[in-house]
Amino acid sequence: MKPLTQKRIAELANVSQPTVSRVLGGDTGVDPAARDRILEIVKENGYQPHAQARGLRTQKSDTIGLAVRRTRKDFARDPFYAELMAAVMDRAAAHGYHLSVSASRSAEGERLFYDSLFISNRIDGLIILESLEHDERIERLREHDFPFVLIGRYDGSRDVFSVNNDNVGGARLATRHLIDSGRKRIAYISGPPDLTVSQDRLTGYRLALEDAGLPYEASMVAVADFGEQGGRAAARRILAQKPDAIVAIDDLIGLGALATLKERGVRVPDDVALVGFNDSLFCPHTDPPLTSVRVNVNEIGARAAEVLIARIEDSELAPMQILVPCDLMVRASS
Amino acid sequence: MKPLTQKRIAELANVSQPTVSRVLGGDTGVDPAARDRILEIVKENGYQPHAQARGLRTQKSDTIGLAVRRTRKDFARDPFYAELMAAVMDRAAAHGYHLSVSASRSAEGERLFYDSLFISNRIDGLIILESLEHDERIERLREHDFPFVLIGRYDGSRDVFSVNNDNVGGARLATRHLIDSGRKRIAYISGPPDLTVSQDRLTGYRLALEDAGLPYEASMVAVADFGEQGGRAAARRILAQKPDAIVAIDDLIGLGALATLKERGVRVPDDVALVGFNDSLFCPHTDPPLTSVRVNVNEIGARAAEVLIARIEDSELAPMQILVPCDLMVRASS
DNA sequence: GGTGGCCGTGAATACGTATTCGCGGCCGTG
DNA sequence: CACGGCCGCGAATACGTATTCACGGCCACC
Repeated sequence: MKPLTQKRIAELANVSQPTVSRVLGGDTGVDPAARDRILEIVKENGYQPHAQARGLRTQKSDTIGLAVRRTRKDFARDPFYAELMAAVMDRAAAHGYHLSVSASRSAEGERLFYDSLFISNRIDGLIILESLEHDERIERLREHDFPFVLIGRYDGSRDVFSVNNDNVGGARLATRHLIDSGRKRIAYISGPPDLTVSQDRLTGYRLALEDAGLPYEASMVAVADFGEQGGRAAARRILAQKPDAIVAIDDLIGLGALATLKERGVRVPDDVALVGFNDSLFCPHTDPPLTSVRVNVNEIGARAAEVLIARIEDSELAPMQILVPCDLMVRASS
Repeated sequence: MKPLTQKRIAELANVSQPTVSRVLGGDTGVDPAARDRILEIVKENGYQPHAQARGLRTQKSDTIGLAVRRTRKDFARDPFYAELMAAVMDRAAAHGYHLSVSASRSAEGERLFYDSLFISNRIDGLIILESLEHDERIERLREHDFPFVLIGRYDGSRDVFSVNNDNVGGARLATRHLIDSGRKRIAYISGPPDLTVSQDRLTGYRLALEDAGLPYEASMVAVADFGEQGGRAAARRILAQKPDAIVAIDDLIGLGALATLKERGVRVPDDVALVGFNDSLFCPHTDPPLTSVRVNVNEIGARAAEVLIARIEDSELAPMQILVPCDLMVRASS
């Protein structure tokens, strides 16, 4: 059983192949009788255009790519990727695009991702997760004027499409929430200061203090290594400043802080309120449940897909940098 | 900057386009001098074949599809999908295939999945997750002799490729483990009896008893609704039989049983040992940590990809039904 | 030295679609 | 009635690759 082609339909309907193409393309200016015959045949036999033939002609693939620069193991472990992918898939489908994914950190995988997708017309555009800071491949994408969107890259260059979590706003939101509930001495546990995430969230903390007319004191900021142990150590140091609230840059760090507070007999939230960041899975199950800033992964993915497709369909579209606001998940710890 | 084509290379190397194609295709029988010139140009300018043009000619896409019949929300929530996808991606990449994914439960999405992927030569084969019992679309795939593999479908038809978790073996493994550690009165909490999963796991339980020469008693089996509440209720009933161990068909049900045991002052594992199924994320964090049967998601995905590709590349390959064995994650509850 | 065979190569073609071009017929107008 | 313009449609072509076919040249063998 060979697939039904326009040529075959044309024979059946006693017209030429271009006429079939015109009817299927919604072109006007075709004899209604012929049009009906064609549509009838199509309906009867279920014609599907040959995607590759069409793509060859139109130089499109109606497919977007999602490239994750991660081990496939990381990919499987972190729910972030699944949620993001689901969102991208959703918006892509809504616009009639397919989704092709590729995760790899190996050199070979990278080559495959780049060569095989980019030039070969397999995809019309690409969403790139967690690219490196100075990435030669991205430079080449730009040189070739190939549509792409970066997610999770913080260098803030203005001539590239990007979608990012609003870390400044998130930390600001958390801090304001504490201020609004009457806290006065709000401490902050930061992460490694060379990371843009750390800097942005710290900025958000400062801005929230400014908003409320509260003083920013460097002594109220502790720097922690990532992980629970880092949180414990930082909390021990910051407790000397007698805070009545703590914002942690990350839930795991917050978890460590929580443990230390409990050890010291500090009541949460009565004596010290605590807020984390990322709304990790364990947050509802800590004791007390940890208030946390939720990254809007779904919207990040959706926006990335939307803007990528917009760029594909309008090559003149100017690059935009999109920030997606966070939500605050208020729980018992604050 | 127009893309480099074989035609262009041919001009640069003073040969004809077919010769370029021969060199790139690894064909022997080309003048070494010409071959070298061509390879030099390719190396210099980075030629990439136009995937659609090649596909049009070869009737291949070097892409496999993964179709999940789930809401995209479910998709994002359940780590199963991400892990499976990672495995499929890995094996696909190893064989030079790309991966195109599509998740949807809506009618429109289904149509897209089917029409747009299947006939249109966008993919060479398809992995289908959790198809319906009698699925017209799958019938059509079969009629058209289109390569596909089912995951998570238990009707056991012998003329279709399928990869499944070995539920019989998993339950047998869990039960044998309890027997080996000296338990004599082993109870079983089952799920809805119309599900094949329930039937298979119950079979595994019975087989393990037989293996050990222990009697199977219907009174030692309780049927539970899924979920923690179901587990609690079933555990209350089964405790009347004075078991010294319980196999639960599912971790959530096991979690419910655990709660009930603790309420009743039954010590776990001293008085009653407990084993769950699925190795859910929370298993290491229950009190005591719950021993559980781990479904080998990674291998299920890998096997599915491998067998699909084998089928794509050998249309004569006879359908196979693959069962992937489970692992037992022994923790303190047993 | 003539003929048969082999080897390297270019010309031609096919894959299925979308689009350009031009032709023939019809209608309307002067 | 003649002519110009428009409309519907088929012929031709392009997209880039892989493959078939046939041809010319060379060598070997009789």
